[in-house]
Amino acid sequence: MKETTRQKLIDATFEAVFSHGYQGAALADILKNANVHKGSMYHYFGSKKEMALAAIQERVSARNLEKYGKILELKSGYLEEFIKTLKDTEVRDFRRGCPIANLIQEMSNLDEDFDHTMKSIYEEFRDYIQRILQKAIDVKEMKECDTEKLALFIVSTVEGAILSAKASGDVKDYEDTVDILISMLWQYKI
Amino acid sequence: MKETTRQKLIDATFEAVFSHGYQGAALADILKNANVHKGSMYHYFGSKKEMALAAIQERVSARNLEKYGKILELKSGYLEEFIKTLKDTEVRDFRRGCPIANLIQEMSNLDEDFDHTMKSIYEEFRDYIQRILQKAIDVKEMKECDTEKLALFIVSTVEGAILSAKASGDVKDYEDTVDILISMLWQYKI
DNA sequence: AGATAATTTGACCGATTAGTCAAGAGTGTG
DNA sequence: CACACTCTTGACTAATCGGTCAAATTATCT
Repeated sequence: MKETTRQKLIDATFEAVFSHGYQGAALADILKNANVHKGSMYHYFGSKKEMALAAIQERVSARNLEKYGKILELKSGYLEEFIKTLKDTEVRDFRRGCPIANLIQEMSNLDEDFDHTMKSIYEEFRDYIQRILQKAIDVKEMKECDTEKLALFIVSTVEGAILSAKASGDVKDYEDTVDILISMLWQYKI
Repeated sequence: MKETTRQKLIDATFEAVFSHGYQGAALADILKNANVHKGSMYHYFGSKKEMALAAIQERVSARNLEKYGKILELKSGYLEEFIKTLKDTEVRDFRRGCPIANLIQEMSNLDEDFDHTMKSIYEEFRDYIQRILQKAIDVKEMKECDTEKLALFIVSTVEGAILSAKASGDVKDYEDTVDILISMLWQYKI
């Protein structure tokens, strides 16, 4: 039962921050949703910020591992599998956008701790993709290329695609953007 | 002198919202920076929201017109000139990111008025680029293509590139991303 | 069981939030 | 000069913010 309270807080915090941003996420609201009292929360976390950073860190890392870690464990078909995840719109919430991008936009220029945390998360994301590309090259499924720059380009475009879909309210904008990106990636296919 | 107070408010509001987000922008702070008293502000605007929307609307439209409107007035060299603006990192503030993207991320899923306003601004941005591409095609500087989708792709990638640079704190990430985008655009060059 | 530690409860705090309002100053017109 | 209108001043409000804390409860260990 010890982990339950903390986990309820982590989950409620992630949801609130994802929906309203860090500054817009009210502590009272998080506590109400988590069904945890204020003093209890301050037993587990030193501050709202500390809790929010933990929530983002833990939730995103878990998801990245689940999503991209699995691809890295494959023996072949890296590129196809990666492209499949790009096309998968089911797991995304285009109304709220990307939790990482949202927080970078909101907090990176305001708070050093957020800046540092989000930087490392964004790097992790980029690194996963670079390693997938390198694997594809290693097994001769893909032409040699500058994987670092290509990974950066992919991350940028995907984040931009999510933004476009959020702006227009139309998932098709994500799909159209990603389709062009994919057709570009196909040129590297062997 | 009548316009001065309003304009001081618009400018201070834009700066504050660009720096701290809409929710994070304190009215007291804006008023202090604009050197305007609270009651005076409520003479010009009905609310903080109304003022913020006006600030974004007016400032961004003015900038878009200055930046892309000029290109549309050219007789030739549309693509080259557009690519030149993509490469121009001087006018951008990578620490704060893109004011439009920031507000979309923060507010589109929270407030209908913001959603509506930001949607129309984002569309305006996209439309400028599409018209530039179409001009380039009209004067045979560029191959025929789906300008609507290409414009979407460009906007997405550029916004993503700005985000990447903000995340890493390194302008080079913007440059590298845009370089790949440009090399892609060059394939359309005649 | 009894002592000790971990956890929960909820009232309370000062600071800050956007917004209100009545009174006064400034300006232009008859 | 006087009336009317626009604009400015700054004190005030009610609500909400994140954070504190001491007492009560529950769990753990000897």
